[in-house]
Amino acid sequence: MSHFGRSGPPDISDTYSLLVLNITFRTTADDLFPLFDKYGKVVDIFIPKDRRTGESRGFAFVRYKYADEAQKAVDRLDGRMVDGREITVQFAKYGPNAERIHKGRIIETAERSRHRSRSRSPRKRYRDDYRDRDYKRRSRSRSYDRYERERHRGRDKDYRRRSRSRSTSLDYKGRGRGRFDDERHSRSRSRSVDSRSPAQRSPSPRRSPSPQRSTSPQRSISPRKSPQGESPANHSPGGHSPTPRSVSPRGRPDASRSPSPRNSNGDVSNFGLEHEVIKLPTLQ
DNA sequence: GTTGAGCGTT
Repeated sequence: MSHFGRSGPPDISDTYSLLVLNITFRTTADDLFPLFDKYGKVVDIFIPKDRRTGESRGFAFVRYKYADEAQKAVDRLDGRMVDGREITVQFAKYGPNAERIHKGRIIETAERSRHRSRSRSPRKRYRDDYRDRDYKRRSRSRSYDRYERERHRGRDKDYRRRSRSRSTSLDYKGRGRGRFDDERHSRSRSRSVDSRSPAQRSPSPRRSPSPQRSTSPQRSISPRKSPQGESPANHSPGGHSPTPRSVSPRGRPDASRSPSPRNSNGDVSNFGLEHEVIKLPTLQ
């Protein structure tokens, strides 16, 4: 949208787009127009706005008809003080439809760029990109711990699994591109998750009252996914203690094996087997 | 009235 009275992008065929960064959130196209028009014919000015709040997102696109004029505007206006902030003016790199742009001029059509994005840069969809950018920006500027936690989360499988099961991420997406509210929600939510994690994470209090029974629910869960139960047992740190005992007898014999006399004969294996056989029914 | 290191609208 521009204050030129047109809706949607005008003829972008022969225009040169400048990206104007760091403008105030209050700055409008009307404010920018006289400034940029001084250096050439401005075809259009567009300031992306937040869909939810309708507020400016802090940058603008100024389209010039001629490249040299655009270049001049970059030279003159880059670093200029506007509304109390030093704006940055540079040639846009991406077009409105994600076309590749060189010096503000589109050098690739949308179709081509699509082809490219498929093979080279797996650019997410429109909305995702929107959200992603917003998210990134926020985390950087506002809270580092959030950013770090995000990274941590990527590593910690347990955390990811839990959050997914609780459909936290879904909520995120559903809420979409909220800005302030989103942040607030996410913060409070994350805190609640933190407070909850110890309770959920440590099954020990649950198991302590009835250790014998605890095996049965575990068994009911494990055969469902994988009868071997290897991967879940290894991945979950909480269920570490109960699993090796009942499921994988190998872990234990290791300890008993080293002291045992291996030199004597094959009886050793028998001995170990006996141990296993005995131990399994005892636990169950 | 609110944020800030980034690339796009009916």
